[in-house]
Amino acid sequence: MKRTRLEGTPCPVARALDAVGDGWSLLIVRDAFDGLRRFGEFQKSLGLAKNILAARLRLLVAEGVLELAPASDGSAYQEYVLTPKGRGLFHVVVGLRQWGEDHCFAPGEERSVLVDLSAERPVRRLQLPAQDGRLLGPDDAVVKKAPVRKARAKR
Amino acid sequence: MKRTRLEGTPCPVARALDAVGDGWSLLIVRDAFDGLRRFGEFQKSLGLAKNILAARLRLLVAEGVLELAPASDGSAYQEYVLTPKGRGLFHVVVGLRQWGEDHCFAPGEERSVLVDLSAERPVRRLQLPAQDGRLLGPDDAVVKKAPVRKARAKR
DNA sequence: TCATGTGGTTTCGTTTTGAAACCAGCTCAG
DNA sequence: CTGAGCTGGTTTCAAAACGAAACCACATGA
Repeated sequence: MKRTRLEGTPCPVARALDAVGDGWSLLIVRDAFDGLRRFGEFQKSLGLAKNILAARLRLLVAEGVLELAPASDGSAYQEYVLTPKGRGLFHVVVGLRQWGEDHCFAPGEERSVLVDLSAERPVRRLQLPAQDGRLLGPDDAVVKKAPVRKARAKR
Repeated sequence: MKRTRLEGTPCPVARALDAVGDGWSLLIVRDAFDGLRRFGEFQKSLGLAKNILAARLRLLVAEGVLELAPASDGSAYQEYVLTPKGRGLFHVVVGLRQWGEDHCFAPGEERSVLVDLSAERPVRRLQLPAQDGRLLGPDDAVVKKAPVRKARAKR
């Protein structure tokens, strides 16, 4: 059977994972944040088979996460660049990074680090503020089911 | 061939995705945040085949994201509960949720929403602060390679 | 005690992944 | 302008993962 798709779900998490939840996609996006743009750059960085990379890039373009642009170096080739939708994944990638730092390294093991470009110092932790500014953790928030919205009750 | 594993990489994002990047895992974690604990609850919520669910749960337990606990209702069954490592995925799940809200719904389409439990109001956006408190976006931060560690700096 | 619910495992067909070979269009040295 | 090598793929084929359904053991509860 085909890979299960969760198109109808009202859960934004499921929809997000449906779009970019296949493991390679977010790594491609991570590399795109790091400035990679060309097919060959992604392939070298990720070390995955070219057919898979081609399929993933096609998918990400179809999703609107990446878009094809003429090469910036004047050659006749093309580049894959993040769209605004793709750049929106920034916090997701950072979240994965911070979790990986916390839980996936042996003590003392070397790792790359995310630094604030203008100050050259590491960034702080992601924060989830409530309306009043308090920072929320896993036990402070719950998902509320989608309100069964009648026609145009927005606002 | 085997599914490619990125064990040696110094990139925390890759390690994180290696652990929970298979699509179902983060949905299971999402459901665990929502209070689901039993095999049958996950299966009903996600609608995936039982063999797949069993394999994923085994994996997540092996990774230390979930752990088995005796059922809280006194029966002889067991429950899957988030470990601290698993709860650490909170910001990742929230990040996916907010991205999904922003980019994966048609305007006006109903969606579930994450609310601050104590105030019953929706949470704000995730934020990534720099050391000085400024909030950083995709263009304000850059990954710095792991420091090349000399010979026996391994402690 | 026997029917049912829970939490799986097994089996088997389909889909996806991955490696390698292949190939077409571009680029560049000569 | 020409041929060698690069870039960015596609094709082919085997191995692995996924998914549905059947099966099964133990717990529960009427």
